[in-house]
Amino acid sequence: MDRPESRGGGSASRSQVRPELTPFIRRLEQHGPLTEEEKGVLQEVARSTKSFRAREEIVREGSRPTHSSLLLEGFAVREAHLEDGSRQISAFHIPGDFADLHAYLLKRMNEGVGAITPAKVALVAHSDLDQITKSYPHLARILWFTTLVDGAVHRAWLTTLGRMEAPQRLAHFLCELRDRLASVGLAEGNSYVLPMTQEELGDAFGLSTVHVNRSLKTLRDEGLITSKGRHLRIEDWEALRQAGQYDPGYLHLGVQVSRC
Amino acid sequence: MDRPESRGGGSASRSQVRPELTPFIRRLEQHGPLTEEEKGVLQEVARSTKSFRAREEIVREGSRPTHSSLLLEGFAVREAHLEDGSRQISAFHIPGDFADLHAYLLKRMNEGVGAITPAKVALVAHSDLDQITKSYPHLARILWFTTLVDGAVHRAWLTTLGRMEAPQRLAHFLCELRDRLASVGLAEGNSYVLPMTQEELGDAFGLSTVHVNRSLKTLRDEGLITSKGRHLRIEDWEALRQAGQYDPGYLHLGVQVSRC
DNA sequence: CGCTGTCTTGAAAGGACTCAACGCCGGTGG
DNA sequence: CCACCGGCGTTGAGTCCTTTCAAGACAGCG
Repeated sequence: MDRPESRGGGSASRSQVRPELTPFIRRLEQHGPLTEEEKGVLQEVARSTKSFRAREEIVREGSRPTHSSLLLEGFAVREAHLEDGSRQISAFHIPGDFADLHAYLLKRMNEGVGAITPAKVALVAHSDLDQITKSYPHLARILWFTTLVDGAVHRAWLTTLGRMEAPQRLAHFLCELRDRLASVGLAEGNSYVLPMTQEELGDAFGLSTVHVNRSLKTLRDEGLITSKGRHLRIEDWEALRQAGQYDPGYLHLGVQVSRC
Repeated sequence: MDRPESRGGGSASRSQVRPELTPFIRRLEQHGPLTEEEKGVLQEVARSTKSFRAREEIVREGSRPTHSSLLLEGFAVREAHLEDGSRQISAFHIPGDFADLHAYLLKRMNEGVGAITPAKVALVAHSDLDQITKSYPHLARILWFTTLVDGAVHRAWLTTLGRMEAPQRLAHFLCELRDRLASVGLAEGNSYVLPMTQEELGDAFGLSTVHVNRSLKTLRDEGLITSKGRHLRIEDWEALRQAGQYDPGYLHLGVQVSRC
C-alpha cells in the first residue's frame, strides 16, 4: 500500500477474494457491505503472510510490533505470563481475527500471541493501517468496531471468571466458540473442532487442568456435550446455553456499522 | 455541534477550559497536544450535563443509548447482572472516563453504568461523535485509543481474577487506582479516597464481601496499606506493587498517539 | 514400538463462601 | 439534643469448590 491510489488495478481486486482472506472479509462484511475498492485495499495490506508451527510464538510479550497479525488459518491465543510461572490466556483467536490490532495504537504488547495449532498469519504493517485510517474511514470504523467487540468478550469472560463456577464457565465458552466459529463457517451445526487443550482452557478460565477435566466430564455426564478427540458436539444447546447463562449479544454478530 | 464549522467563536474556546472538563482534557492531552480547535469541539459536544445521586443508574443494562456518558465528577461502575442475582463489575470509572463510549459503535449496552457516589456526567450525542470521526480524525483516533486502554485494563483484571489470590487481586487494583487517580490529579502521593464499598470490590474481583474484608485486613496487617474511613494510603508501594505483580504499562499513561 | 503430550481419576489440603452476629457511624426525626 | 435506624465494616465457624500431588490410561508419532 505504498501507493494506495494505485490499488484497484491490482491482481485480484474485482470480486475475486483471495481464499484465505474469506473468513476475515466475511467477518467485516457482516457489519455492512464493503465496496470493491475497500475489499481490494484489505487484500493489498494483507498480502504478506507467514506460517507458524503449533506452539510457536507469533508476537512476543512486551514487544513493540510494527505490524499487526491477522489470523488466516489455525488458532492462536493471547497470553500473559506471571512471575510465578503461571499464565493467563485473555483470548482465543480463530481465523479472521485480528489478534493484535490494538497494538497499532497502544504500541506495546503487554501480552504475547502464540499459535496453538499450525497457523497462517497476514502481517499488516502499521503504516498501511495509517493509510487506511486516513483514506478509508469506513474501514477504520469497522476495525475500531472489532476491537470493541474484543473488549466485550473480555467483559463476558470477566463475568464468568468472577461469578460462575467451573462447569458454567466452560459451558459459556463452548457456546461462544460455536457461534464465533459458525460466523466464519467453521462449525457444522453444533459440532466443531475444539483446538485447545484442557491446560489452555484452564489458563484462560482460571482453573487447574485437573478441574477443567472434571468440569468437562460433568457437562458430558449431564448430556450437554459429547466429544471424541478434538471433535466437540453440543448435544443440548438450550441446556448448555442455560448452564453458562450464555447470550450471544456481546459478540455483536451482524450488527451494522453505519458509514460516516 | 449542529453547525460544527461555527464552533470556535463560541463562549469558552481559547485556552479557557470549563473546569469540570479538565480531567477529561488532561487525560487526552497526555497522549499528545490538542489544538485549540479540537479542545473547543470537545467542550462543545460535552455541553449537556446531568447529575446523579449515589447508587443511581446512569445507563440501563440492555439499552441502546443515543449518547455516551463522559464522567465529569464522582465515580461509577460498569456492571452486569446475572440470573441468580449476583453481579459482575467490569470497570470502575473515575472523572475523565468515557464510561460507555464503546456503545457508540456497538449500539447496545450489554452492561449498565451506575453511579457509586454522587456524579456529574456530560452526555455526548452519538451524532456529535459522528461529526468528530468525520471532521476531527485525530480526536477520533484518541477516542479509539481510550477504548483500547479499556480493553487492556480488562485483560489485566482477567489476569488477576484467573491467576491471583484475593489479597493479590486487591493489591493490584489499589496500585492501578492510585495511578489512574494520580493521572487526573485525584491522588496526593500514595493517598487517595477509595470510593467503592467492599461489596463493590467483591463484585469486581470475584470475591465475597467477607473475603474482601479479610483480604484488606491482610494487606493492612502486613503494613502495605492503612485506611481510615474512605481514605486509603499506600504505606509500602514497592511491597504492594510486588504483591499484586503490578506493572502500570497496560494503562498506557503518557503514550503518544501520532497524528495521521 | 516406545516416547511424549494429553486426558483421566483419586485423595488430601487449602482458599473462598455462606451463614450469622456484632460494632461503628452518619443521618433522620421526634 | 438524643435515640433510632440502616448501611457498611468486622469477625467467627462450618462447608464447599478448587487445587495440588500423584499415578495411570490413552493416543498420535517418529
